[in-house]
Amino acid sequence: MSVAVENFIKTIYKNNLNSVNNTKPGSIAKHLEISNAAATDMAKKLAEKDLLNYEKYKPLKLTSKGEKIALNVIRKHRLWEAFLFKTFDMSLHDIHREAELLEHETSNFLAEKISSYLGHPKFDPHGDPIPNSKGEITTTDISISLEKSLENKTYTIARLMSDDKDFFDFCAQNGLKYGNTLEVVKQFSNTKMTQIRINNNTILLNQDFTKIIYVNEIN
Amino acid sequence: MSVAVENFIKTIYKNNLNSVNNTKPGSIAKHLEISNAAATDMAKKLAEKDLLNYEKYKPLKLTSKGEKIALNVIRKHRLWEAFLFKTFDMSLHDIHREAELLEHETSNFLAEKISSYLGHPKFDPHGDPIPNSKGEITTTDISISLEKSLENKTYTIARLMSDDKDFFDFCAQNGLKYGNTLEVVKQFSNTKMTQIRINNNTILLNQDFTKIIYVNEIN
DNA sequence: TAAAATGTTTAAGTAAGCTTAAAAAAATAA
DNA sequence: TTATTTTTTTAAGCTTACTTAAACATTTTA
Repeated sequence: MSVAVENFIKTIYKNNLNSVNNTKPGSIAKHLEISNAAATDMAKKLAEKDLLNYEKYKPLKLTSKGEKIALNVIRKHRLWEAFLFKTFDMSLHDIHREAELLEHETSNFLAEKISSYLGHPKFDPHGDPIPNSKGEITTTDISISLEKSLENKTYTIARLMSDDKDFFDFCAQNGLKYGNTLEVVKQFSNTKMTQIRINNNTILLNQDFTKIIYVNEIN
Repeated sequence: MSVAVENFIKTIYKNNLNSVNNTKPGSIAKHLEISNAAATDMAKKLAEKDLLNYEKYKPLKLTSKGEKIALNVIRKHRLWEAFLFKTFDMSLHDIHREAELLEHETSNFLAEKISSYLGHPKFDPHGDPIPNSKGEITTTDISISLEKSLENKTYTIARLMSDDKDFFDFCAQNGLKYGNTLEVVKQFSNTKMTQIRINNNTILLNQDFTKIIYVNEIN
C-alpha cells in the first residue's frame, strides 16, 4: 500500500465521518492538494482493487476492505501522536506533523509495541479515539462541540479537532488541553460566541473555535 | 529526497567504507535488489544533481553534498535503533528492520528530539557510531575484528556488523552484546576459528562470525 | 427553466523508478 | 594475446502518481 493510496483512503474515511457520506473526488483533491483529475483517476484505480465503490459523479464510499486500511493507518497515526506527546513532550501541532509521516512506515509489529508500551490507550492527545489492532473503535464518543454546550455547566475537554498550528498554540497558551476542566459562562446566540472560564481566566471563543472543541459534561 | 535516492546514496557510502572506493552500479543493484540498468540510470540522475561523480565504467563516488545526505540518513537510522532498543527492548534484528523504514520519514527536528532524549549517544546498539547533527562522526573507532584478536586477552564487544537475523539470534543466545566482556582462549590458524569464553561458556566461532564482531582490548 | 457556474471526467502528457533485451566495454581465463 | 565471461550501458517499455486542457454532467442562481 503506497503513501498516496493510504492518504487517499484515509481522507475519504475522515471526510465521510464529517460530511455525511458526500465525499467526491474534488474534496479529496483539495485536501491532498492534487488535481481533481488525479483524484478521479485514483478513485477508479482503487475501485478496481475493491477498496472503494466508484460510480461516475457519485460520492465515494469505502468498502469494508478500504475502511480497514483507513483504520489501520489512523491507528498508527494516533499511536504515534500519543507516544511522541508523552515521550518527547512535543506540541499538538508537532506530533501531528511527524505522525503524518511515520504512520505510513510503521509495521503492525511496531504499532503493537507502542500501544502496549502506552498501556493500550483509547484516545490520543487530541482526544481522538485510537482504533484497536483489529481496526475497531470500541469507545463510544458522547462528547459535544462547545457551540452546543449549555451555560453554567462544567465540562472536560474531550477533543480538539484540528491540525492548525495557530489553533494549537492558542490552546496551549490558555490551558485548553485534553482532559482539562472548563465552565461555560455565556452563550451569545447572535454572535455565535461562547464565553468560558478556565484556569481562572475568562475567554471568549468564536464559532470557528467552538465548532472544533469537543467536551463532556461533568455531572 | 525520495526513499529510492536515499537508499542508493546510503548504499554507496557504506560500500565505499568497506570496499575501498570500488562501488560500481552492479554492487548497488545487488544490494538494493534492482537491475543493473536501474542502478546505472539512477547514478546518472544523481550525478546531474551533483550528489555523486559518475563516469562511464568507473566507480561511483559521492560528492560532499551526497555524503552529507548519506550521513543524515545513517544518523536517523542509528538513532532509531538506539531508541527502539532502549524503549521497547526489541531485538537487534527487529530494530534494524524498523529503522530501515523510519529513517526516511524522520524530520531533523524529531531526530534531535530522539538524540537529546537518549543523551546524544555516540553509538547505536550494534556499536556503530552515530553521526552528529552536522553529519560528522567525531568518535574514532579503534576496535578490531575478533579474527585479529590475541589469545589470552580480554575484550569488550564494540560492534556487531551485520543485519542477519540468524546472526543476531545467535548473539543474543550467547551473550554477545554490545559492551559485554569476553576472553579469547585460542586462535586456530588453520581453520580460522576462534575460541572465546563469555558468561562462563566456551564458544567456537568461525571466520564468518569473527570477521563481523569487533572488540576493544581491556588494559 | 434556461443560463451560468461549478465540479467531474476524459484525454494526452510528464517524471520517477523500475523492467527486459541487446550492445558495448572491461575483466578474467585459456 | 585472444577468447570467453562478466559487467556496464543503452534502448525501449511499463506502472504509479501526478499535471493541464477540454469535454461533459450537475448544481446553483437569476
